Amino acid sequence: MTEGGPDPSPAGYPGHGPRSRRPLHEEAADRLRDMIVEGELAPGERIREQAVCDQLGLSRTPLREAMKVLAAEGLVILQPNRGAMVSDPGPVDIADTFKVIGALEGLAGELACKRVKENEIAEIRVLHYQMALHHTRGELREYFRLNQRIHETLVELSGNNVLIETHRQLGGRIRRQRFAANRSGGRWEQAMQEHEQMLEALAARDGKRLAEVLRLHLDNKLTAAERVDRDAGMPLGVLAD
Amino acid sequence: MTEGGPDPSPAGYPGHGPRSRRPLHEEAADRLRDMIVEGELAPGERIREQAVCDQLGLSRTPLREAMKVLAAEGLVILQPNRGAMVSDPGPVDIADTFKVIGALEGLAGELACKRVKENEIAEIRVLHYQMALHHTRGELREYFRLNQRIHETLVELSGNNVLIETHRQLGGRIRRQRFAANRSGGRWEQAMQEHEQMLEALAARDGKRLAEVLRLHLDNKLTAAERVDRDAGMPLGVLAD
DNA sequence: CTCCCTAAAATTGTATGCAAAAATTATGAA
DNA sequence: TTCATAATTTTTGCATACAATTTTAGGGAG
Repeated sequence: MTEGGPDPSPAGYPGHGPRSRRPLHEEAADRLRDMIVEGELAPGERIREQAVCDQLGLSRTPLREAMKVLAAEGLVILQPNRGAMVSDPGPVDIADTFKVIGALEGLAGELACKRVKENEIAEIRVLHYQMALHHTRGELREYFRLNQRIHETLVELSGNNVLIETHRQLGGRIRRQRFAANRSGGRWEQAMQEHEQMLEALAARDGKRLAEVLRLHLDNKLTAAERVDRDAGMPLGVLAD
Repeated sequence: MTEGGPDPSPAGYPGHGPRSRRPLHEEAADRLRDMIVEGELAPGERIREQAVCDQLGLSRTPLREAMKVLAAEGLVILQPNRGAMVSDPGPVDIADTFKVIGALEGLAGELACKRVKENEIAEIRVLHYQMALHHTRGELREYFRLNQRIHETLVELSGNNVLIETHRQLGGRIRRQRFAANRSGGRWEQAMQEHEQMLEALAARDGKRLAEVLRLHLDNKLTAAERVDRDAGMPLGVLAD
């Protein structure tokens, strides 16, 4: 076992050469998540094991194991004897997911206010103003990235690992819609205001208020997305946070 | 492929005989869940694949796939090159889980009140009075079973599948503690009162109130368990709902 | 007795093979 | 041309084999 040797190919290596410490099924799961989120594997699409194995350069066993992981996360649906299919959540599933994420972020807001430190509030503030700067410049993609980061950081501030993990997984289910359509639904101004309110509540360590704003914020995001869907016949996925 | 023939052994069959429609990895995952919940596989215990395969009568491949499912649910922890270990949540993990379940049940309560029908309220009422009867008789095990059923039914009444699924998975993480210690922590009377309040709020379709009671109920359950833990040096798991 | 080292045994991660099921293509009849 | 059926190909689920890693057991030294 060569300890210091460079790993020539982390995700795929010929025969039985040196292996990285991380199991292949985890690598495969990560790769597949990316492929799903970035649309390389489309909603409803059948995932053909051998094709993906060829692409990723690994055998079917770790890939099948990775599929079980992704199925547990709700990103793929396993159909016995037919293989896996990229899940294609309809409006109801997406709405359900938003509702649950709203409740989780509400709880995160409460817990965060009980334990947040000044430097952590400052960190959120920096993210917030970076996001606002992108807003003034009309840079939606960067705005969006910072926006996501703020939500994630708020949940992390809860200090509740089960909450962080659950939020991460559920977030993964709707990440595809967010990524695929970086387009404003006409809600950008309202979202900015809501984020202002979030920052104020956090700075004041007003847990109840922050929870309320977060839940409302998620509800409004869903409502706006549903409206865009209805008005434009577009798939529910055009979101502005 | 014999269509009508009886399946001689659903979970295990010799060679490549007829097979049931349900994949083996799912059967294996169910069996393992039971083994973990019922203590046959103890917290912290290493799960030796071949031993379990011998016991369940199947090969390692579906078992490994089942392990990935259980790891995603948090019931086992995968350690590269060392295999899987039954997860052993400490007091912090358990508390975190209760917190999140409380938020989920709170949301379920709100959603349920928006859509519940009279016959569904009647169903909960039946469960409630059955539970109360067991309470008067001091039959903790039966009381406990009905109690769980009420919580599950309330979440189902939300009509939110993501919520139902998330609640089910998180519930599975602490089910072991509940099952392992059917013992009152001195909270039985209080729990009964809280359940009365739940039923009243549901019957009145007072979503806010029901959410409040449910969250408080989960908090009180956790607090009581923590107190028992501290007072008696017992593991956090002695719960009365 | 304890600790360390070595060898053997056990276990794990992955690749491959095989049977069954599903999907696709080809053929024949109306 | 369309439709149904048969044949062929592809894909999936699972078992098994093999290499790598970890664990266990035994012996020797202090």
